[in-house]
Amino acid sequence: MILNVSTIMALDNPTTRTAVTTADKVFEQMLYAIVNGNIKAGSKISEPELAKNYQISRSTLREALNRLEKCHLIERKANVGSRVVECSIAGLLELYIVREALEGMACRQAASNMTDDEILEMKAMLAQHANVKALREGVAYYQEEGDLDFHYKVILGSHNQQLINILCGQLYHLVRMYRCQFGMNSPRATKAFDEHSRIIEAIAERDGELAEMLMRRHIAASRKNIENKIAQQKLSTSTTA
Amino acid sequence: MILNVSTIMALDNPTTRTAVTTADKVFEQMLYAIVNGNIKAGSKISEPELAKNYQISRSTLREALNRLEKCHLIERKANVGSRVVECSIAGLLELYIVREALEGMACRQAASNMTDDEILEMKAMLAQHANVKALREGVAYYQEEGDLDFHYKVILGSHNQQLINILCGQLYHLVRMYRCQFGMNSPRATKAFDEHSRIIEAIAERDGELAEMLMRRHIAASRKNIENKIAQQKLSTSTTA
DNA sequence: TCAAACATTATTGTCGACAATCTATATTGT
DNA sequence: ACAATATAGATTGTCGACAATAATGTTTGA
Repeated sequence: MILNVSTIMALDNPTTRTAVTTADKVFEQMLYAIVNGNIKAGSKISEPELAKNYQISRSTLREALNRLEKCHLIERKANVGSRVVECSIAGLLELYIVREALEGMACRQAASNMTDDEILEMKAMLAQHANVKALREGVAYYQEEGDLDFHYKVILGSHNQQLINILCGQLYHLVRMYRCQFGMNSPRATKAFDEHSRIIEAIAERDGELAEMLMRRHIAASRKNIENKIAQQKLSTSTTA
Repeated sequence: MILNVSTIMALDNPTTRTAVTTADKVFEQMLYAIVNGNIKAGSKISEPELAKNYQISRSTLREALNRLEKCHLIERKANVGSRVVECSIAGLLELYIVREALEGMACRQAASNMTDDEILEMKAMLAQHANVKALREGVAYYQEEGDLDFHYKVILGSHNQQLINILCGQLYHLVRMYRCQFGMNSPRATKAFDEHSRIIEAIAERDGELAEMLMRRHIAASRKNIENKIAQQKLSTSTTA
């Protein structure tokens, strides 16, 4: 399996220390497998079977399952077992609502708390994205990577440990899972780039109120884009049927 | 130990099923102990010692510790051990920032998604708080309970499972811990009551935008109140010293 | 006397086995 | 034939012991 930039980035952040224990390694492997759909969404998890597959004890596997549960990637019921979470449209929209609130606030905090160096770094990153974009116009792949990179930097820039933990430590794995499951290749690539630019501008000008508003609109636009897509799909299927 | 309304409420919500397994029970006991300060903040957790105290195996204890970690009440380092989280002023303010974002959004969603029955229920609850308030003017205790009740109802009213999980399942235990540790007996009791009334009004009128704004101001006011207190304390200590 | 390397101790991570609980099939009675 | 019960199977929760890692104290050398 080839690990692209985003998957590596998602793990190589301050909230995630490098895996030292075997439970950590198994956790990461299962994380990839679930996010990429190798372990299907909604499927039941058999502890004895998986323990055999990874050649570890059930105790160690359960330790890994506990971490997956912390990321909201699996759900456990007492005396029944674990299931991989389902990826429903409703769940996706709920996730966008949470992101709009949290990342909006993170953006406001970033405008206050980011160092000048961090802001310069973000500007450099954006310029690099612009180059990549010019090279591969229309190919959304790199833009997607860039999108995740961008959001990550903003969140870290908030310097709010609670925000960082919730967003980077837990929710973003779910976000990536949804992106893979629904195969979203951002048709908003060019628009998103412009929106990113304006957000960084607001942060650079230390205008927290504006920065929050722009970030919320940025995420809300993505959500509405999805809602429209869904509405169109429903429309087309109902007319063809 | 007497369990007051808020502690019971905090556990008896849709996100927390009744404890069936022994690990669940130990988790709840430790939860109370940490929140109430019986297990001191910042203290190291000895697995063998605690296992002996609760008369359970280390495996079971570790299961309980995993749940505590999910609530951000303890922190684990590989091959080192677990520590109860420290309650710093900075951490408290960070928590308020997160709450402002999430509960604000929950309030907006509640304005859209609450049923008419739920709204009536909230109004009834508020009326009851008004009675209690009249009976015990100046005694902040019941108002505090009412405050938690109120916020809980709003969050559940959002009908957003992600929001409910994060706020009710994880963050609120931390909130309660901070309240106990810093002994906050809400000097804003009467003000808070009026703010609650206006928020419910906005929800009843299905005005999500206003509801979010009011909730954010409500929480931000609490935060600033604390910031002022801290500032005064610093001032007084610096002048007396 | 101090610093560094070593040895010892204690704690955490991992393992395999047993007990308690749930699920599914088969049986029995109406 | 259908429903309810009972039984068999599998799965999860819990336990105690061992291995690996970190922290402590001791010894040795300069």
